[in-house]
Parts: sequence; C-alpha cells; structure tokens
Amino acid sequence: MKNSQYLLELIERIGNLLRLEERELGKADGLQPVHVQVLEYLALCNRFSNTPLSLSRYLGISKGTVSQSVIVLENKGLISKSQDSTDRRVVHLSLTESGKAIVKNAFASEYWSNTCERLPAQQRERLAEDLSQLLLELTRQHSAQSFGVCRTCKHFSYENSNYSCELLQIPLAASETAKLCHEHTFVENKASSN
Amino acid sequence: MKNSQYLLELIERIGNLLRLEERELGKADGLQPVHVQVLEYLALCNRFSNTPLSLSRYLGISKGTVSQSVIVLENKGLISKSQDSTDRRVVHLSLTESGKAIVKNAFASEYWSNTCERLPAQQRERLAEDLSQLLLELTRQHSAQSFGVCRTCKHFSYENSNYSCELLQIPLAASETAKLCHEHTFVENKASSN
DNA sequence: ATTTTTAGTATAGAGTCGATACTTTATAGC
DNA sequence: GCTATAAAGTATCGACTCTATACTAAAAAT
Repeated sequence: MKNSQYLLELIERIGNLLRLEERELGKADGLQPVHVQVLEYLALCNRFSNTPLSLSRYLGISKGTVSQSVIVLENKGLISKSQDSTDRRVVHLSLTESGKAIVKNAFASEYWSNTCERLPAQQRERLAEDLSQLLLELTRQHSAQSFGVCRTCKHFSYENSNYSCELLQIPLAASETAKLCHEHTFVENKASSN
Repeated sequence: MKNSQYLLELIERIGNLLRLEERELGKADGLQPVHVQVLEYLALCNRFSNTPLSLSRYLGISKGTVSQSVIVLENKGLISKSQDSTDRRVVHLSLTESGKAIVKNAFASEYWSNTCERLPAQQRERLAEDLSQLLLELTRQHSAQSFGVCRTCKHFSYENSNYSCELLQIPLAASETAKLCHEHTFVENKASSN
C-alpha cells in the first residue's frame, strides 16, 4: 500500500492551503477558519440539517465548540437561530443577508476557482468521482454520517416528476435535492453514478 | 464552473475526518492534531527541510506558533533540536525514537489504510495523479512552496547512476530523493509523469 | 408516571494561533 | 573591514478554539 501515504500527504497539504485561504477570507470580518466553515456548511445543507448537532458531526468537533462558534457568529449578525416547530429542543440556524454575502465571497475565492479552471473539465469530473468514492469509504471506516445530497441517497425517490424523501415521508422541492442532508445514506449503485 | 464547489466540499469533508483521526491518534500522548502533523512532516522531509521555517510554510501557520508546538514536542521527548553546521541561525528538528514510533503508528492508521485498500489500485493511482496536479495549480495560485519530492523537481539530476541537486550542488542518496524538499520547484513535463 | 435519551448551553482549563518585539547570525553595500 | 539590512528563530501576550464536565429542558421509552 505504498501510495496510500502519498495520497494522505497530498490531501493534508491541500487542506493546509485551504485553511490558509479560509484564514485570509475570514480576516476582514474577524472570523476564524472554523467560522467560515460553519457559514459554508449552512449555505449547503438542507432545512433538516442546519442544527448545531449536524454541524458538530460534519466538522468533527464537539457540541460545545459548535455552541460557542454559533454564539460568535450570532453576535456578529451572520446567522440567526429559530426553534423547531415540532421538537422544541432543536434549534435551526440560518444565514442572514450579511452571512450569505460572506459565503458568496468565499465560494468565489480566486485561489480555488482559478485552480479548478486550469484543470481540464474531464479531469475535474474524474477527480470528483474518485474523491467521492474515497469519502464514501472513509465515512464507512469512521462510522460517520455521509452528508451527501438527495440523489445519491437510498431514501430518495423520484416518481411522477415529484421528489420526496422516503425516510421523512415528505415531498422535496427540486432545489432541495442538491443540498447536504444529515440523514443521508449512500446507495452503492447510485453512489458510483455521481 | 459548477463542480469546483463540489470538489471543495469533498476535500473539506475528507479533511475534517482526517483531523478527527489525528485527534484520536494524538489523544493517548496528549497531542493536538497539529502536533501529529508536525511529526508526520518531519518523517517525510529531507535534511534541508526539517526547520521551523519550513514547517510554518508547510502547515500554513506562523513561525511563532510553530515555535511553541516545537517546545511542546521537545518537552515530551518526541523531537530534538540541533544547530546547523554552517548557518548558526538555523535549527534542525529530528524525531526521537518515541517520536518515530508515534508517526509509524499514525501512518498505519486503520481508518485511512482500510479506506485506500478498498479503492482499486488503478483508481488510487489516478487519484494521486489528479490530486498532485490540483496541488500544483493551487500552490501556484498561492505562490506557495510546492514541497514535492526530488524526482519531480527541476533541480534534480540523475547521471551515471548518481543522484544530485543542481541547486544546492550536492549529491543525494537514493533514499533522499523520495523526501519532501522546501526548495522543490515543479517541472511541467516531470510533474505530469508522477 | 418514571426513567432514559437527546439537543443544546454554561463554564473552566488547556492549548493554538497571530502579532509584536526582540536576539542572534548572515549577507549586501560601500 | 564596517555598517545596514535581512533572515531564522524565540518570548510574550491576548484572543480564541476546543474538550470535558456538568447542567437544563424536552422528548421518548418503559
């Protein structure tokens, strides 16, 4: 398994550069890298997954840390809290307009988009497939949640032009099917077609 | 550029799981994730690149932070310092036996090696190539140091069965050519053949 | 009804991290 | 050679992350 170490090295190094990038992006607003990650996650996840608990699972940090980061971001007016209508223990987090602006700015980061543009489209596509496969396996090893999008989930169904989640037994808007879900569970044959 | 964001998301998520792994690995010895990263870097870099400055460039953190982490690791007896023979400002860091043991343990992490084993060899190979290409571009965007191995470096030469670095004008042992170097500079055609 | 589980918060202590100022050593300009 | 400047590293401080522990409140299970 000689190149498994090399793969690790590559991903770590890319990760280090990305963190450097997040640090720069957040600097203007006094945000730590982890704050930028929180905002990005909230921009990508669906309405069932915008909770502190999901955040802590996604970021791999404790509930308490998430709770504190949430307080910081709330005080800065970048996110807002609301109580779940049915389960009153649950808190939902959503981006404010200024929060959305920061995320938009982050996703438009020149470093990353320039990098991607310089790779041939075919290679990008292949890389995304291979990485998602890797992530799937790594997720299994960690017994972690997969946080994928609906169309790769075994609870997803599409019938008569209607999207729905069979686990939660609710219909889904088309736009929702492209968001990250904390209930996500990969289906083998669907996963490879992503 | 619709999948550039997806790529970012995948790498971030993989990075989060890896950090979780590092946290677990370091827990027994009271090490933070960044400490584990320091030890791993020292195991991989060559004798010109095992300095605090290279570490700070590689990890994307400041000199001061590196200095403090180095103190922690030295107090725990995992690394040792020595002065450079020609430039007395420079410090070289090396792993002690107990430091090496921790790295060995880290590289043998079951989560990661199991994950890699489950990917077909061909896919791993392809992934490594694509990721190194991505890293090359990202490094350029950041105007950062590339930290590659000798055989992909433009200063590397191999003549009459002898390896050498044309920049430093010194011969290299075969084992050294597989280590990370802070002077590393990619050559286009060599990079793609890796 | 009582117990247990779950989502989240509060707090404290350890430790990262950057910024600044500093020391020591090399190097460049003259 | 002498001086100015740059470079490698350390020390210190304040802000902040992060975990651990203990806690509250709501939901679910028994």
